[in-house]
Amino acid sequence: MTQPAAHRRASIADVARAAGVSVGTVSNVLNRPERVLPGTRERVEAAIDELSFVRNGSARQLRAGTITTVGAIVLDIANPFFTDLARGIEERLDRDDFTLMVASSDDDPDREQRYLRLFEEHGVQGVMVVPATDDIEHLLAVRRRGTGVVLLDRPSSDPSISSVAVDDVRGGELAARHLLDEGHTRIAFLNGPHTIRQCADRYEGVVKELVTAGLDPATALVEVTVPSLNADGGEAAIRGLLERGDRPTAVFCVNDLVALGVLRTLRTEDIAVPAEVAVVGYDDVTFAAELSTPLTSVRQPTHELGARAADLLLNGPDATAEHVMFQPTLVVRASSTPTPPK
Amino acid sequence: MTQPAAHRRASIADVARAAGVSVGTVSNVLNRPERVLPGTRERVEAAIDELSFVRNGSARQLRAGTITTVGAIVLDIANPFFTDLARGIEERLDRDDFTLMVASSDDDPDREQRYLRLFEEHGVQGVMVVPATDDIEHLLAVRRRGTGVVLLDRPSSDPSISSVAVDDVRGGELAARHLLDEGHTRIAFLNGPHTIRQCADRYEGVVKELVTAGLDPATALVEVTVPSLNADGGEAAIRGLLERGDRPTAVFCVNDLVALGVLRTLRTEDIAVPAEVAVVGYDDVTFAAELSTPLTSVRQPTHELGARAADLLLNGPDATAEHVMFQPTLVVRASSTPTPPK
DNA sequence: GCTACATTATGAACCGTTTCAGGGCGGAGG
DNA sequence: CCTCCGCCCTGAAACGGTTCATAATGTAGC
Repeated sequence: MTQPAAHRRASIADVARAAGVSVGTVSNVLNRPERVLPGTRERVEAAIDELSFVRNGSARQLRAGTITTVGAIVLDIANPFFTDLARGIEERLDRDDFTLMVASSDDDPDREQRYLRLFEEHGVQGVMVVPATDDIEHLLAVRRRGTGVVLLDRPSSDPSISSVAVDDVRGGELAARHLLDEGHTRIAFLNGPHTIRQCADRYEGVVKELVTAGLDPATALVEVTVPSLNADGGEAAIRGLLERGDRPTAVFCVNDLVALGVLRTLRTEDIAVPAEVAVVGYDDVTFAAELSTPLTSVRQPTHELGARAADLLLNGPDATAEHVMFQPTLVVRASSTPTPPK
Repeated sequence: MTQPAAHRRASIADVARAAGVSVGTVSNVLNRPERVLPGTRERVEAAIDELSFVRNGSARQLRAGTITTVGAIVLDIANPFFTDLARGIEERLDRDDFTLMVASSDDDPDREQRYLRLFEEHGVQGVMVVPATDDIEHLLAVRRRGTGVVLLDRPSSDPSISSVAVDDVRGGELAARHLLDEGHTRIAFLNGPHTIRQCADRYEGVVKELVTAGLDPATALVEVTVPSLNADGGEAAIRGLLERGDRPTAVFCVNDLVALGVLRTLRTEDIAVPAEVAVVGYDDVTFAAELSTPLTSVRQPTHELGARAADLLLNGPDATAEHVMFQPTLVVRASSTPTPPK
């Protein structure tokens, strides 16, 4: 076994030497085998095996310029909504033999930047981002430099950047409308920071609907910012609310994970749902219907969202930007009404 | 604005020209700013902004040889177990300023290979893999070529590859033991393909425990292979079982997503859980305790699993391989016993 | 004024591919 | 026998950074 020194990977030149051919020929075996005489090809292939040669992707890409990879940056990879989204993206990408790399920004603009840079420096075809802040200047910059950008789950405020979103104002309205219909006049909204557009929009929808119903948001609505957009965050928020003694009769949660934490806590505290407190979630994740109290939730076409985003990205950077907006629907279950539809 | 042609990104040479310095100086500004006179540095930085220059990661890496990124390949990114794992990895990685890229193999060995190659070609520091097959020859090859490899959620059959796993045989035993204790003598196991080691191990554990109890696995156990390891797969499998008319009194599911599908179906079919059919899941995902029938499940220390794996990988490729084995525990809830512990 | 040394900037070599103009050679056609 | 053509292969340029030996300049010490 004439392995090259353990610390250095074999290069195309090593292979060429071992096979007694030129580097150009090795490259041809790798990329256009039909142009190489079968005998030569076999010698080269033998050398490749012998040296366990692996192409250096960096060099390859440096020369070629581009790769068939796209990146996605989501807020929280542990949230089923975002992973469903990723699945939608992957499936579309597969059709064109593209690969997807997923990273999680954790609502942190710095992390978002870091991953964005990483993706851009490595020359991905494009990147899909659920932005952690309202400011998308940095994304515009990436776009200007020639990397495709699609905003995920968030309408674009800039015409040059494509976006695929669900109408979050409408989602807020649907939830609020439903709770008002059920007779609630004091609603808590366990929301994320307004720097996240989706949170701001849903809030806007809720307020809008309250006003339409003739209520004063200042008294009818209590907004609580959850420390983290997951079950533990939901638990912390609802506990804070209960301790303050001003228990609302309805809680609207910015996502189903938060709602899960709320349901868990209410059960521990022996507070009946929906009799004492009604709960509405957002995203309608897989398990929403199967919870101890089936959860009313705003459903988004998650899969289509991802697929459509991938579609736009693959259309190439020269295609005119498109802004796709899906509509959410409300799925009513037992957590918000004593008489759930069957 | 003297932008370079729209189709070509600015290179270090462009920046050098614009700033009236040499390429070496630009590189120094980028990497060792303290060695450059402030005045010069500012000129270079101005040129960088002006041309909106972004380093070419491929070129950088080609020269440097390595990057602070690690890859992870899991079976299903939509499964909370794997995303929790990813979170554990990320947190550990963050401490050393490494970044993580996640890809989903979908139980498909070809996809696993593809992503593995992608990661290797791009010179990641290492890669953590939940292998889709029992054969890990291809991983050994990667390891030999100098890229770190850690087996995730799966004990290593090779001493040279580190692994971090949970004792799946024991997990199977725990579940079976519990069901036997509850008086069941006819158990269905909705399992994944045995090519996935975890599935084979859990099966082994179940069989072992049945034998210990003096039962004949051939009659006491019905193994059903689910078409996909998620809720829909669980639904399909349980429906097949019900249609065949030989309803078992207990169902053990290879993961909680499958169990979710089973619970959903049983509820639709008005079959009482656990009275008519007991259900046990695996992974103890966040929502397991909050389901309409709280789910008994085998719990794994998911987070630690990921963190420990990252740990091993960061120890460098020269560290001797370690094989970490965690123990699972059984969390008993209402889905498997008429008298759940409170 | 001269040497010694520190500070800063230079430019060429190098990393490992892909690509492409061109060379050698054998066979077909005249 | 000569020319032309195709086929296979070669070798060098190019991609865009980093690094390093070296040059240029300024400063201190004697």
